[in-house]
Amino acid sequence: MNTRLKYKTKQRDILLKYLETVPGVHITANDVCEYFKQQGANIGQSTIYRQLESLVDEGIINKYIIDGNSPACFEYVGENSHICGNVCFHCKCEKCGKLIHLHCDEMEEIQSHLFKAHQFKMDPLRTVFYGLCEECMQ
Amino acid sequence: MNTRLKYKTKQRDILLKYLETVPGVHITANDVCEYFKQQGANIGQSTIYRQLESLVDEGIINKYIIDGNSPACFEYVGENSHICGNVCFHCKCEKCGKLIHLHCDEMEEIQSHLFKAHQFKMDPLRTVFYGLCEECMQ
DNA sequence: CTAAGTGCAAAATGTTTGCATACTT
DNA sequence: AAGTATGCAAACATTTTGCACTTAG
Repeated sequence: MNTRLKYKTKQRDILLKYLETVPGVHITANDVCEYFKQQGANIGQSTIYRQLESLVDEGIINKYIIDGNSPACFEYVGENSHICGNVCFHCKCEKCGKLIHLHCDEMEEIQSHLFKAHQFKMDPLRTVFYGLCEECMQ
Repeated sequence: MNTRLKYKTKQRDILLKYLETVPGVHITANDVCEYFKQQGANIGQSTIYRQLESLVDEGIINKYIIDGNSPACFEYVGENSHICGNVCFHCKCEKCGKLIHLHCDEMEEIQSHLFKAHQFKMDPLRTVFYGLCEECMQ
Protein backbone atom coordinates (compact mmCIF):
# COMPACT_ATOMS: atom_id res chain seq x y z
CA MET A 1 0.00 0.00 0.00
CA ASN A 2 2.59 2.48 1.10
CA THR A 3 4.79 1.82 -1.87
CA ARG A 4 6.83 4.92 -2.14
CA LEU A 5 9.34 4.78 -4.91
CA LYS A 6 12.58 6.41 -3.96
CA TYR A 7 14.80 6.68 -6.97
CA LYS A 8 14.83 9.46 -9.50
CA THR A 9 14.35 7.66 -12.76
CA LYS A 10 13.96 8.77 -16.32
CA GLN A 11 10.37 7.52 -16.37
CA ARG A 12 9.43 9.37 -13.24
CA ASP A 13 10.96 12.54 -14.60
CA ILE A 14 9.13 12.58 -17.89
CA LEU A 15 5.90 11.59 -16.18
CA LEU A 16 6.22 14.48 -13.78
CA LYS A 17 7.22 16.84 -16.56
CA TYR A 18 4.09 15.90 -18.43
CA LEU A 19 1.83 16.22 -15.42
CA GLU A 20 3.15 19.69 -14.75
CA THR A 21 1.86 20.81 -18.11
CA VAL A 22 -1.71 19.87 -17.22
CA PRO A 23 -2.29 21.23 -13.73
CA GLY A 24 -5.83 20.98 -12.49
CA VAL A 25 -6.81 18.73 -15.38
CA HIS A 26 -8.37 15.33 -14.87
CA ILE A 27 -6.53 12.49 -16.50
CA THR A 28 -6.76 8.76 -16.12
CA ALA A 29 -3.87 6.33 -15.95
CA ASN A 30 -4.84 5.26 -19.42
CA ASP A 31 -4.72 8.82 -20.74
CA VAL A 32 -1.16 8.98 -19.54
CA CYS A 33 -0.29 5.69 -21.20
CA GLU A 34 -1.81 6.81 -24.47
CA TYR A 35 -0.03 10.10 -24.33
CA PHE A 36 3.36 8.50 -23.97
CA LYS A 37 2.59 5.93 -26.60
CA GLN A 38 1.92 8.75 -29.02
CA GLN A 39 5.07 10.54 -28.00
CA GLY A 40 7.07 7.44 -28.74
CA ALA A 41 8.25 7.45 -25.15
CA ASN A 42 7.90 3.91 -23.94
CA ILE A 43 6.89 3.72 -20.33
CA GLY A 44 5.23 0.52 -19.29
CA GLN A 45 1.78 0.84 -17.92
CA SER A 46 2.71 -0.82 -14.67
CA THR A 47 5.32 1.84 -14.17
CA ILE A 48 2.73 4.51 -14.79
CA TYR A 49 0.38 2.97 -12.27
CA ARG A 50 3.16 2.59 -9.76
CA GLN A 51 4.46 6.10 -10.19
CA LEU A 52 1.00 7.60 -10.05
CA GLU A 53 0.30 5.78 -6.83
CA SER A 54 3.55 7.04 -5.46
CA LEU A 55 2.83 10.61 -6.48
CA VAL A 56 -0.54 10.43 -4.78
CA ASP A 57 1.23 9.22 -1.68
CA GLU A 58 3.55 12.18 -1.85
CA GLY A 59 0.66 14.57 -2.31
CA ILE A 60 1.90 15.82 -5.67
CA ILE A 61 -1.17 14.61 -7.48
CA ASN A 62 -4.71 13.93 -6.33
CA LYS A 63 -6.67 10.84 -7.10
CA TYR A 64 -10.41 10.98 -7.50
CA ILE A 65 -12.78 8.07 -7.54
CA ILE A 66 -16.01 9.21 -9.03
CA ASP A 67 -17.75 5.93 -9.40
CA GLY A 68 -16.53 2.42 -9.05
CA ASN A 69 -16.56 1.40 -12.69
CA SER A 70 -14.92 4.30 -14.38
CA PRO A 71 -11.19 4.67 -14.06
CA ALA A 72 -9.71 6.82 -11.32
CA CYS A 73 -8.79 10.37 -12.23
CA PHE A 74 -5.54 12.05 -11.37
CA GLU A 75 -4.84 15.72 -11.15
CA TYR A 76 -1.56 17.51 -10.76
CA VAL A 77 -1.52 19.89 -7.84
CA GLY A 78 2.19 20.24 -7.28
CA GLU A 79 4.29 20.22 -4.19
CA ASN A 80 2.35 23.06 -2.66
CA SER A 81 -0.83 21.05 -2.40
CA HIS A 82 -1.15 21.79 1.28
CA ILE A 83 -2.14 25.32 0.40
CA CYS A 84 -5.91 25.62 0.32
CA GLY A 85 -7.86 25.68 -2.85
CA ASN A 86 -6.14 22.99 -4.86
CA VAL A 87 -8.54 20.28 -4.06
CA CYS A 88 -11.65 20.39 -6.13
CA PHE A 89 -15.18 19.30 -5.55
CA HIS A 90 -17.14 17.09 -7.85
CA CYS A 91 -20.70 17.18 -8.96
CA LYS A 92 -22.01 14.29 -10.95
CA CYS A 93 -25.24 14.49 -12.90
CA GLU A 94 -27.36 11.46 -12.22
CA LYS A 95 -29.12 11.81 -15.52
CA CYS A 96 -26.52 12.51 -18.17
CA GLY A 97 -23.54 11.38 -16.15
CA LYS A 98 -21.64 14.59 -16.71
CA LEU A 99 -18.94 15.37 -14.21
CA ILE A 100 -18.45 18.94 -13.12
CA HIS A 101 -15.46 19.86 -11.08
CA LEU A 102 -15.45 23.01 -9.07
CA HIS A 103 -12.62 24.87 -7.50
CA CYS A 104 -14.68 26.88 -5.15
CA ASP A 105 -13.65 28.57 -1.99
CA GLU A 106 -17.16 28.84 -0.74
CA MET A 107 -17.45 25.10 -0.80
CA GLU A 108 -14.72 24.89 1.72
CA GLU A 109 -17.19 26.22 4.19
CA ILE A 110 -18.93 22.91 3.97
CA GLN A 111 -15.87 21.17 5.21
CA SER A 112 -15.45 23.70 7.89
CA HIS A 113 -19.03 23.37 9.00
CA LEU A 114 -18.94 19.61 9.04
CA PHE A 115 -15.80 19.75 11.07
CA LYS A 116 -16.89 22.28 13.65
CA ALA A 117 -20.52 21.38 14.08
CA HIS A 118 -20.38 17.66 13.44
CA GLN A 119 -16.82 16.65 14.21
CA PHE A 120 -16.51 15.11 10.79
CA LYS A 121 -13.45 15.64 8.67
CA MET A 122 -14.79 15.54 5.18
CA ASP A 123 -12.58 14.25 2.41
CA PRO A 124 -13.18 16.16 -0.83
CA LEU A 125 -11.19 13.65 -2.79
CA ARG A 126 -13.77 11.01 -2.16
CA THR A 127 -16.93 12.99 -1.83
CA VAL A 128 -19.09 13.49 -4.87
CA PHE A 129 -22.24 15.53 -4.97
CA TYR A 130 -24.90 13.73 -6.92
CA GLY A 131 -27.79 15.56 -8.47
CA LEU A 132 -28.97 17.19 -11.66
CA CYS A 133 -27.01 19.50 -13.90
CA GLU A 134 -28.36 22.62 -15.47
CA GLU A 135 -29.39 21.07 -18.77
CA CYS A 136 -30.98 18.00 -17.26
CA MET A 137 -33.00 20.06 -14.84
CA GLN A 138 -35.41 21.20 -17.56
CA MET B 1 -27.85 3.06 -17.00
CA ASN B 2 -31.48 3.52 -16.10
CA THR B 3 -32.31 -0.15 -16.07
CA ARG B 4 -35.26 -0.34 -13.78
CA LEU B 5 -36.63 -3.81 -13.30
CA LYS B 6 -40.38 -3.84 -13.18
CA TYR B 7 -41.66 -7.26 -12.26
CA LYS B 8 -42.10 -8.70 -8.83
CA THR B 9 -40.09 -11.89 -8.94
CA LYS B 10 -39.20 -14.54 -6.45
CA GLN B 11 -35.54 -13.51 -6.55
CA ARG B 12 -36.29 -9.87 -5.94
CA ASP B 13 -38.53 -10.79 -3.04
CA ILE B 14 -36.06 -12.92 -1.18
CA LEU B 15 -33.31 -10.42 -1.86
CA LEU B 16 -35.40 -7.64 -0.41
CA LYS B 17 -36.47 -9.77 2.50
CA TYR B 18 -32.84 -10.43 3.29
CA LEU B 19 -31.82 -6.81 2.97
CA GLU B 20 -34.55 -5.77 5.36
CA THR B 21 -32.96 -7.88 8.05
CA VAL B 22 -29.70 -5.93 7.83
CA PRO B 23 -30.71 -2.27 7.74
CA GLY B 24 -27.83 0.14 7.97
CA VAL B 25 -25.32 -2.65 7.47
CA HIS B 26 -22.68 -2.71 4.79
CA ILE B 27 -22.76 -5.58 2.40
CA THR B 28 -21.14 -6.16 -0.92
CA ALA B 29 -22.70 -7.82 -3.91
CA ASN B 30 -20.48 -10.75 -3.18
CA ASP B 31 -21.67 -10.96 0.42
CA VAL B 32 -25.17 -11.30 -0.90
CA CYS B 33 -24.14 -14.00 -3.34
CA GLU B 34 -22.38 -15.95 -0.62
CA TYR B 35 -25.30 -15.61 1.73
CA PHE B 36 -27.72 -17.08 -0.74
CA LYS B 37 -25.32 -19.78 -1.74
CA GLN B 38 -25.17 -20.85 1.91
CA GLN B 39 -28.93 -20.69 2.20
CA GLY B 40 -29.26 -23.00 -0.74
CA ALA B 41 -31.28 -20.34 -2.51
CA ASN B 42 -29.87 -20.14 -5.97
CA ILE B 43 -29.86 -16.63 -7.33
CA GLY B 44 -27.43 -15.95 -10.10
CA GLN B 45 -24.89 -13.29 -9.44
CA SER B 46 -25.97 -11.29 -12.46
CA THR B 47 -29.45 -11.18 -11.02
CA ILE B 48 -28.07 -9.93 -7.76
CA TYR B 49 -26.07 -7.23 -9.48
CA ARG B 50 -29.03 -6.24 -11.59
CA GLN B 51 -31.47 -6.17 -8.72
CA LEU B 52 -29.09 -4.23 -6.51
CA GLU B 53 -28.62 -1.67 -9.24
CA SER B 54 -32.33 -1.42 -9.58
CA LEU B 55 -32.88 -1.01 -5.86
CA VAL B 56 -30.31 1.75 -5.78
CA ASP B 57 -32.24 3.40 -8.59
CA GLU B 58 -35.38 3.18 -6.57
CA GLY B 59 -33.71 4.61 -3.52
CA ILE B 60 -34.40 1.53 -1.40
CA ILE B 61 -30.74 0.82 -0.89
CA ASN B 62 -27.70 3.05 -1.02
CA LYS B 63 -24.52 2.27 -2.82
CA TYR B 64 -21.19 3.42 -1.48
CA ILE B 65 -17.89 3.44 -3.21
CA ILE B 66 -15.28 3.73 -0.54
CA ASP B 67 -12.31 3.28 -2.77
CA GLY B 68 -12.01 2.30 -6.36
CA ASN B 69 -10.57 -1.17 -5.94
CA SER B 70 -12.69 -2.59 -3.22
CA PRO B 71 -16.16 -3.70 -4.11
CA ALA B 72 -19.08 -1.33 -3.78
CA CYS B 73 -21.10 -1.53 -0.58
CA PHE B 74 -24.84 -1.59 -0.36
CA GLU B 75 -26.99 -0.62 2.55
CA TYR B 76 -30.69 -1.04 3.09
CA VAL B 77 -32.47 2.18 3.93
CA GLY B 78 -36.03 1.25 3.04
CA GLU B 79 -38.85 2.81 1.12
CA ASN B 80 -39.26 5.64 3.53
CA SER B 81 -35.77 6.94 2.99
CA HIS B 82 -37.19 9.86 1.06
CA ILE B 83 -39.20 11.05 4.02
CA CYS B 84 -36.06 12.46 5.52
CA GLY B 85 -34.62 13.05 2.07
CA ASN B 86 -34.69 16.83 2.19
CA VAL B 87 -33.30 17.18 5.62
CA CYS B 88 -31.08 14.19 6.19
CA PHE B 89 -27.47 14.09 5.12
CA HIS B 90 -25.10 11.19 5.37
CA CYS B 91 -21.49 11.13 6.41
CA LYS B 92 -19.54 7.98 6.03
CA CYS B 93 -16.31 7.30 7.83
CA GLU B 94 -13.72 5.92 5.45
CA LYS B 95 -11.90 4.20 8.23
CA CYS B 96 -14.43 2.49 10.47
CA GLY B 97 -17.27 2.51 7.99
CA LYS B 98 -19.66 4.17 10.37
CA LEU B 99 -22.56 5.98 8.79
CA ILE B 100 -23.72 9.18 10.41
CA HIS B 101 -27.09 10.70 9.65
CA LEU B 102 -27.36 14.42 10.09
CA HIS B 103 -30.49 16.44 10.33
CA CYS B 104 -29.09 19.82 9.85
CA ASP B 105 -30.68 22.94 8.48
CA GLU B 106 -27.38 24.57 7.91
CA MET B 107 -26.41 21.86 5.54
CA GLU B 108 -29.23 22.86 3.31
CA GLU B 109 -27.20 25.89 2.49
CA ILE B 110 -24.91 23.62 0.56
CA GLN B 111 -27.74 22.67 -1.70
CA SER B 112 -28.75 26.23 -1.99
CA HIS B 113 -25.25 27.33 -2.82
CA LEU B 114 -24.73 24.62 -5.38
CA PHE B 115 -28.00 25.55 -6.96
CA LYS B 116 -27.55 29.28 -7.10
CA ALA B 117 -23.87 29.55 -7.79
CA HIS B 118 -23.33 26.42 -9.84
CA GLN B 119 -26.75 25.57 -11.25
CA PHE B 120 -26.54 22.11 -9.80
CA LYS B 121 -29.47 20.53 -8.03
CA MET B 122 -27.86 18.33 -5.45
CA ASP B 123 -29.63 15.19 -4.36
CA PRO B 124 -29.07 14.60 -0.65
CA LEU B 125 -30.41 11.10 -0.89
CA ARG B 126 -27.62 9.98 -3.11
CA THR B 127 -24.85 12.19 -1.88
CA VAL B 128 -22.59 10.91 0.83
CA PHE B 129 -19.86 12.86 2.49
CA TYR B 130 -16.81 10.72 2.91
CA GLY B 131 -14.21 11.45 5.50
CA LEU B 132 -13.16 10.67 9.02
CA CYS B 133 -15.36 10.49 12.07
CA GLU B 134 -14.49 11.90 15.44
CA GLU B 135 -13.03 8.71 16.88
CA CYS B 136 -11.00 7.78 13.84
CA MET B 137 -9.50 11.24 13.62
CA GLN B 138 -7.15 10.57 16.53
C1' DC C 1 27.15 -3.89 -5.02
C1' DT C 2 22.59 -3.46 -3.36
C1' DA C 3 18.21 -1.73 -3.27
C1' DA C 4 14.84 -0.04 -6.15
C1' DG C 5 12.50 0.58 -10.64
C1' DT C 6 11.07 -1.20 -15.14
C1' DG C 7 8.40 -3.76 -18.55
C1' DC C 8 6.18 -7.47 -20.15
C1' DA C 9 2.58 -10.63 -19.98
C1' DA C 10 -0.38 -12.92 -16.98
C1' DA C 11 -3.51 -12.78 -13.05
C1' DA C 12 -6.80 -10.76 -10.16
C1' DT C 13 -10.84 -8.23 -9.31
C1' DG C 14 -15.39 -6.58 -9.65
C1' DT C 15 -18.89 -5.89 -12.70
C1' DT C 16 -21.46 -6.23 -17.11
C1' DT C 17 -23.38 -8.52 -21.14
C1' DG C 18 -25.24 -11.95 -24.75
C1' DC C 19 -28.39 -15.14 -25.18
C1' DA C 20 -31.53 -18.87 -24.59
C1' DT C 21 -34.92 -19.99 -21.22
C1' DA C 22 -38.45 -19.00 -17.76
C1' DC C 23 -41.52 -16.18 -15.40
C1' DT C 24 -45.05 -11.94 -14.76
C1' DT C 25 -48.52 -9.39 -16.10
C1' DA D 1 -48.95 -13.02 -25.94
C1' DA D 2 -45.75 -9.38 -24.84
C1' DG D 3 -42.57 -7.78 -22.02
C1' DT D 4 -39.34 -8.55 -18.52
C1' DA D 5 -36.20 -11.28 -15.50
C1' DT D 6 -33.07 -15.06 -14.87
C1' DG D 7 -28.77 -17.73 -15.04
C1' DC D 8 -24.91 -19.23 -17.03
C1' DA D 9 -20.59 -18.42 -18.96
C1' DA D 10 -17.94 -15.44 -21.38
C1' DA D 11 -16.49 -10.71 -21.90
C1' DC D 12 -14.87 -6.46 -19.85
C1' DA D 13 -12.13 -2.86 -17.81
C1' DT D 14 -9.05 -1.44 -14.57
C1' DT D 15 -5.51 -2.35 -11.73
C1' DT D 16 -2.04 -5.42 -9.60
C1' DT D 17 1.57 -8.83 -9.59
C1' DG D 18 5.52 -12.23 -10.67
C1' DC D 19 9.70 -12.25 -12.49
C1' DA D 20 13.86 -11.48 -15.08
C1' DC D 21 16.37 -7.46 -16.32
C1' DT D 22 18.07 -2.72 -15.83
C1' DT D 23 19.29 1.29 -13.45
C1' DA D 24 20.24 4.62 -9.53
C1' DG D 25 22.57 5.49 -5.42
